[in-house]
Amino acid sequence: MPEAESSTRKRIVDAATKLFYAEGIGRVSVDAIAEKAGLTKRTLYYHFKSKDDLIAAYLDGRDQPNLKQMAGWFETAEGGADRKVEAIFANLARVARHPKWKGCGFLRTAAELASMPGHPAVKAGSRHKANFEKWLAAELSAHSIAAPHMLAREIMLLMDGAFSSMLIHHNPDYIKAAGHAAATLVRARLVSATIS
Amino acid sequence: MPEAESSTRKRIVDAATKLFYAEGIGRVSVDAIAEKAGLTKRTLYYHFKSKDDLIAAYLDGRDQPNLKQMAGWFETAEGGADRKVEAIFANLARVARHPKWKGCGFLRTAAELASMPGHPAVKAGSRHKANFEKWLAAELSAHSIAAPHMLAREIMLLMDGAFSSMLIHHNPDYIKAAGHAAATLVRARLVSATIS
DNA sequence: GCATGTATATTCACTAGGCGGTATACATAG
DNA sequence: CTATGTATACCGCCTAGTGAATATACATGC
Repeated sequence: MPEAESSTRKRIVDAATKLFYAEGIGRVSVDAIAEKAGLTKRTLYYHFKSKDDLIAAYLDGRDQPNLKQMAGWFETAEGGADRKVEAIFANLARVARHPKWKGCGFLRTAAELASMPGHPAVKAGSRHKANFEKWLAAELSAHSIAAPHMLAREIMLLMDGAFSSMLIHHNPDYIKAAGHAAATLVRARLVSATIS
Repeated sequence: MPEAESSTRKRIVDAATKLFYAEGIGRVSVDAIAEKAGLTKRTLYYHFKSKDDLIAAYLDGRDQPNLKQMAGWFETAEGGADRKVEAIFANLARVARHPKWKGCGFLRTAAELASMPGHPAVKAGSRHKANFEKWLAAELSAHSIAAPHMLAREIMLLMDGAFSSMLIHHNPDYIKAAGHAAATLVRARLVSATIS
């Protein structure tokens, strides 16, 4: 019954997503995921060949939803590209206040798996960050901003720094500072575009 | 024998430092640390009341050495503050190529312990990052740069972003891009200082 | 229409080993 | 004789992963 995707498989990934993000991959047992999904561990191992596979599926499933959230914040914001970029950080600072917020799942997983650089979950994270950078560069380019790829990378660096600083200090001011710096960088490129 | 600090205790922390940084705190057992230190687990538990205590001791012990390394890179570099800041990133990009490099231990620990925000090791990381920010602001101030605290924070955000991006992409170009952006931000403040 | 075969999907019970932490004993030094 | 430090051996629990049986669905042969 290849009905789009086995609903059992989806239930497992959904349960894994909640637990892995909330607790970290090393602190969540396969038993706990099976229980949360309402089935036995043996069934889980019928759909995934190992825990590592499930970790990778968790991150692969977060790529598009995360990008869509960023894009939504960007598009909804009023004003020029600088205001739109700053809006992403402002929304990030808002949601990061929620007690369930635990940083960027991609970065946290890469940190946990630092001793396994070829792990499929780390690769999934690398792809996601590259997708974000690419999407942002395209948006900046559409707003007639100079050197959009370089600028997109700088903004992404500020954003990952904001994720990390928020996680270690638990203070949204760091995210706002990153947003302010990002907006300044955008305006600087706007100027040079106007000059040329 | 209170000889400065019990050499046994130091041996334990040294072993823990190597293993925690190389593998991540969740992947290292207390047994493994005891074996690496050349003693039994019971002796380890005589000196530390829990694994969590040992994790905190590991990060507390990295604060000053890490700061000294950054300061050394900054002071050794020739040129103005912009070149000195960029030199920190250039050195970071260099050491990050080494296969034993596994990112920033403070950030990785905060990522692993995201579900325990009050953990003493996370607090140790917060203190270290604050110390770095403070040191850098003082250096920038000594170089007659405007708004040194804000700038120091922006540079720290770029640095934490560089740590994270390097960990997920394994490509030092991200660290260099962060260094370039940081140097640009420094030069922008130099200009406004000259104007006023 | 009904038996049979086969692939998918699921459960219960289990293994072998690793985990953080501890009870107890023994050595050594002041 | 007491405090500090170290060792052997152990506990109860949790871990990722598995073997064997079972249930369901659906196609085929007759």
